[in-house]
Amino acid sequence: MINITFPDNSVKQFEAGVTPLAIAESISSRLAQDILAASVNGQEWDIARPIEEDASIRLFKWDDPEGKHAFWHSSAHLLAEALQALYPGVKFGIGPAIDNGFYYDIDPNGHEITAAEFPKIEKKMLELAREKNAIVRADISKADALKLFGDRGETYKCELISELEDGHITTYTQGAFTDLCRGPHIANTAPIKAVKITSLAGAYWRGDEKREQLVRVYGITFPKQKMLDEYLVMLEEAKKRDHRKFGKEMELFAFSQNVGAGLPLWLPKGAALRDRLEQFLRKIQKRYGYQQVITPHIGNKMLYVTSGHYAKYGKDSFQPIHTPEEGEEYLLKPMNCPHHCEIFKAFPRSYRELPLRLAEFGTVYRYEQSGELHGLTRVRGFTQDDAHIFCAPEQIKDEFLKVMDIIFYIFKALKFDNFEAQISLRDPKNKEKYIGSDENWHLAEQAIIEACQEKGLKARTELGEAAFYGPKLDFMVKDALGRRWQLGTIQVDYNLPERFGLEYTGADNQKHRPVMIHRAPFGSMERFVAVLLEHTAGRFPLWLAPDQAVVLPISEKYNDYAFEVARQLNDADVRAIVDDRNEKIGKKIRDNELKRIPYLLVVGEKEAQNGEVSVRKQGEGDKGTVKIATFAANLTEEVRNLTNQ
RNA sequence: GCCUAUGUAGCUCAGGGGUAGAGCACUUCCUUGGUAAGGAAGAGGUCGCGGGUUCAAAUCCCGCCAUCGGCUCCA
Repeated sequence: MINITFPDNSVKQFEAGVTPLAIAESISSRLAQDILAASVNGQEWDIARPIEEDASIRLFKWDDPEGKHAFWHSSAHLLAEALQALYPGVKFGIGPAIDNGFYYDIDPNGHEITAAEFPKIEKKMLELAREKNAIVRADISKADALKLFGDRGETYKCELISELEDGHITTYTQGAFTDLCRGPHIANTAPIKAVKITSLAGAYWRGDEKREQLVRVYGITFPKQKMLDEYLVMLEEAKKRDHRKFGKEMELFAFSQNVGAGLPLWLPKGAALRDRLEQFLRKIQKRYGYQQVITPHIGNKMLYVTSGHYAKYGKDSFQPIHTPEEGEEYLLKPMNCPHHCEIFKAFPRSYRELPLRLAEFGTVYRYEQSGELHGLTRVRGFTQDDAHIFCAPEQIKDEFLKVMDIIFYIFKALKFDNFEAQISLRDPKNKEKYIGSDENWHLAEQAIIEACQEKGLKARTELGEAAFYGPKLDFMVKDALGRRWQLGTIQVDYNLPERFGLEYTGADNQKHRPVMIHRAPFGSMERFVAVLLEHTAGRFPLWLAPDQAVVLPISEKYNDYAFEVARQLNDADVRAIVDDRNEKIGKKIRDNELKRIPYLLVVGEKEAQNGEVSVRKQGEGDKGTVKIATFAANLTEEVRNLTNQ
């Protein structure tokens, strides 16, 4: 007999060799039906795999991420089984579960697989699932594995096996399909009731662009058809929240082939929106002791040779601008830091000036690969809400904490309440990718980790995600659909002060090297606006909305009054427009509700006589009638409450 | 940069070797209205760009550009 410990610390005895499935059955047959995966002593475990010794156990159902993961991982195997049946000779790469489903990378080996084939593949998968084949785990020696997959011409699998340690290789088989796999899997294919192949994409073998490109088949499965239907509806909703759609509809930004790919054009309403965001940030930064600076859009090539950026990115960037002067070259600035370093160097600096915080809404240009461009979130010309803090090493943590305060303030004002933080450290196994000394890297990494601890910020730590010049702390915001976007960033840099030979005179009358902190709470104006649009589904908070109110005259007879209302509101700093189209009031309300204008002000005979407006709040309906000045005052108050919390 | 797909009116999209289509938006007229679509008429396109095949190309072929979804990258 062995002792099995449950998550509530209760202990039950079972025969050695008992499976998680049998344990679930001993609790209830319903639970046995629902469980998809298990963990045994913290290790992922198939529900049909025997447990031989005392263990603590957890059972996972669909609602647990581990349960979905096993379900989708098994679905990937089912997809492979279907592909093998439909397209004999295809070779398999890897096929993992992902956040929303699974994929399998395949070498089609001459077969043409297109989106038109999806229904055929789905049908085959369901057909195979209905065979209810058990998914069987087997331990296999390295030699046997190489032979098994070698005989089938599975060159990619053989490559994977050759890198594995003998004695730790397992396969999983269902029906006619055997895959090299660590598991865990669901017990059999029966629970897979609804299947959707979602897309095809090219993907490099092992993520290496120098190697073969395989076809990646994406799919998702569910235990119930209804869940798939709901998922597809959710996808449609996601499309409706696309910031590119809002950009057009709300006349915020546009792109032109004639200007160039990835070079956004900010339209009047978009530019005004951006300006409001800048003013908002300027105001907080002033409070935190920042000073605004302005630097040119280009800089001498030598500036970037000094910073090290030219050596690392020069080849793949916009190429230097030449002048009539022989050998003179300028670069479009890819970042603002070198310019700010030169501002630091413009005077001899004293420790009394530190921390020196230089802020700039700095427009930079980076030649992003053509395939990477995406709406406003990935562009080739963008404006960072940049600042560089020059400080003494002992001031780092304190400055770091202050920047975090600014970021939290912004997120709160914009109701980004479920953000995540990520500490990006360098990959200790790949040090040549980074510039700077070991000692400096260690100091900088410690400063970030300690600052997060002090703020009680739960941050995920990722090795190998650091910038080449220093570690960083990034903030990701999830939109309503759970997609993750990186916005704010704080980065410690010991490297540029070194390269630029920055120094200040300390209290000891000796020269000292300052430390630099790069930070951008929005990240960039472009990406921030994009994420804000998707986060709010185009319904900006009142203080940001391009038009805060629209006046709707009941008929053309009241157009004059409507324009008078708008004039008075604009005089009171309320952004108001008039819809004077010759349409019925119902039509005007519908159209302006769809334009997401926060307040609709209906005016007719009654209002015109009394100097009033009938207020209708977007999405909430009629709010009654008030004097024009009262409406303006209420709105101003509402804005104040939103931005000064 | 690589793989897949797409590009037709301001927007959403249909069509397809022989005179360019719809709905919404827009303009004008009728209507002058009270909280989510009143009616009629009109205007609007070198079918992404450049080559080729053809008596004839928006349609077929080739190249380029842009864009969707991925991969890789992301100072």
